[in-house]
Amino acid sequence: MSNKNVGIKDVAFAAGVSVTTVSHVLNDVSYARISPETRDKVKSVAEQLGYGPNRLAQALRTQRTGMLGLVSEDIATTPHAGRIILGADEAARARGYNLMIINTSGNASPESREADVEALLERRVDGILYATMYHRHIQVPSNLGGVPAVLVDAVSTGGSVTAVVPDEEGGARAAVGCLLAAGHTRIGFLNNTDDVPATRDRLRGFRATLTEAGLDGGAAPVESEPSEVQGGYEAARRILARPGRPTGLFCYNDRMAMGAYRAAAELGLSIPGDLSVVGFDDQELIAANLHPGLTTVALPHYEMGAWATQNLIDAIEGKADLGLMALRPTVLDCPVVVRDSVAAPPL
Amino acid sequence: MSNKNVGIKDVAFAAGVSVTTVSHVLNDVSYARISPETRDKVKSVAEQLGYGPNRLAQALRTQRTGMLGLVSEDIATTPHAGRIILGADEAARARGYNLMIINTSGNASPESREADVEALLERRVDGILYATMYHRHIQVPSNLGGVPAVLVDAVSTGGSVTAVVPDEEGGARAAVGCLLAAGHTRIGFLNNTDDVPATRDRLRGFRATLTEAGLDGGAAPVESEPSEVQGGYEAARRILARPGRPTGLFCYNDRMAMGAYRAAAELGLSIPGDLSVVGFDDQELIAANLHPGLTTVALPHYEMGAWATQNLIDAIEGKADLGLMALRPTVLDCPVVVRDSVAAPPL
DNA sequence: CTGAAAGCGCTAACAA
DNA sequence: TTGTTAGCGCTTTCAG
Repeated sequence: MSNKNVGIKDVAFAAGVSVTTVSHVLNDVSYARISPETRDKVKSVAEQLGYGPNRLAQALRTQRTGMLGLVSEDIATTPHAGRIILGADEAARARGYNLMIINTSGNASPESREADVEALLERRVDGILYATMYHRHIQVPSNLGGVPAVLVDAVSTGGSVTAVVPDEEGGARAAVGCLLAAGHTRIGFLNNTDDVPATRDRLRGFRATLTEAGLDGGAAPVESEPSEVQGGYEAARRILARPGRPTGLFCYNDRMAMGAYRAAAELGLSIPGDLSVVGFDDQELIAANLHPGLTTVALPHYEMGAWATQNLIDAIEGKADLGLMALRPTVLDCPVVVRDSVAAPPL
Repeated sequence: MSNKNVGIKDVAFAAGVSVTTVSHVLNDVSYARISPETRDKVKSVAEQLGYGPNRLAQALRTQRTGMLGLVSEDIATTPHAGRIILGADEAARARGYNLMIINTSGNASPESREADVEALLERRVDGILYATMYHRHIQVPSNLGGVPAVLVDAVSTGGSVTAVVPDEEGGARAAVGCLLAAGHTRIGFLNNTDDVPATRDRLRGFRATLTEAGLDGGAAPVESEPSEVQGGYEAARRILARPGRPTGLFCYNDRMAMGAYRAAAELGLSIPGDLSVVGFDDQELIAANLHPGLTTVALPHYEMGAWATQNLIDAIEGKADLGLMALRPTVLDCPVVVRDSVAAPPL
């Protein structure tokens, strides 16, 4: 247990050596030539006294805090933020860094965002992670350039900051591929109405995959609604009322899929017997708990947090050049999580 | 935008005054007598140069970092942690503090927990918040005593650390009260099987409320299963098969309630027409998205995070005595969130 | 009304 | 092989 009151000089005194010596042995300074006896002596004395370094003083002196700032949009409202934080925290601690977290609202003013970054800068964090709640384009705070920074789940409108985002199109391709593999040929898409990258990219992936499979992707049925349960329900009702009703449904997210489940139940369609459904997001609370379990596409939040952190630290330590990486966002895989909502189409 | 390269002495030089003067005006030191002109001069020069204080240096000198450590169990797995963090973050920033977050696993070893606290101590946080993922008793790390600390959603086995927890029994009372108010007299409880405070306290609240309403609380039907959807389903099947089938169900949590919904559907029982259901936890993803919306009891995670932070800061600033508060845990209200799953019992 | 100087705990030249 | 010392950027006592 580190005793806040004992410093390096107390150890030095107790061990009968100078502070330099103590500093050298405790930090394993390579060029220091110190006898093994002195080393042991110092170490044991430090241990006995319960010495713990004062990281503030170290940081002041070395100009390195070993702290990363994480500004995260809407930590509480989605479980996604938690996974980003977890990925970042684990990657950070693996390299000896810690995380300072600042929460910001998704609709905070530019000034307030700058103030958040400013707070981090005043504490001299070595780098900053800037995470958004869902994949989107953002105008980064102007003072973000003060230290190395990487965006998580967002790309900057200027395109000048290193960023890591999910492979939306790839995820959609995987989802549709799943349905195709099960033998479906009449596949519909329940899309979101928001103008965000996911909406466009998943649609593109949907159509392209069908076309590549020899189906008419351009003509495949798509219904759009707000990406909530209710929207999913309504879009599903519409799409299932079409002539040549789809036997497979790809949903923009798990909530819409949940709405599709209800629509199917009302229409007397069993899942997956009469209708196969694939979601997106892998919100476990929903996907794992629906009946039957929802096959869905996972967003790589943990991985994005970890990737961003590793590369941020590499940049801080001079092992990587963020400038180069900023050229285009890094895109991470969205793997399919197979549960029980996909089967062969009815005969 | 704060420029990392300009310090107090640059401001002093540019303004033609001493560093003392700069420090005094920038910190509004009460006893400093400085002419308004000098004040303005200093402020404008500081502004122009983009001066921002180096909080590390300040902290080293004042022995106050303005940082709070938050060690949180399983940040990612539940949305609950997010709400605690949010409550803590908002309370902290309102008082000029920031949060350092360390994630720990629910089943981490005592040593690893101590190491987490140690990391915070080395960074000289002014106080520590220790949050668990669900309400329980814990053995606090032995080095937690190094600074003021408060437990969130947990109480220490020794009972010596200030703690804030949800009012489990009160929440159960409110839930049952809700059912009683709708006219139900045959009310059942789907309980958890884990040996945790919530299991016992909710059961006690359940029975007591019935008894106080003139019903036989001791004989009221209770079925226990693991607190997941599947457990809820099974417990519901059993309880609904009993003679004198309950018309109202109080469920240990929202996931079990979700299982009860499925059981009801299978039995052809409509909610809330034939069966009223009340959950616990208010996991929005579930409660708000079930059909009909689930009336449930909210856990005060945000409030616990905020309460803990406010009192921690009070203690740090000498405005409160945590020792006194440690005598018994502070208990926060669990309010009912009314949705659409409760109605009068069938005739 | 303002300034000089000590010192928070540590690291790293440099000296011995 | 080890010690002396300057200084990281700031606050604060004490002296003008």
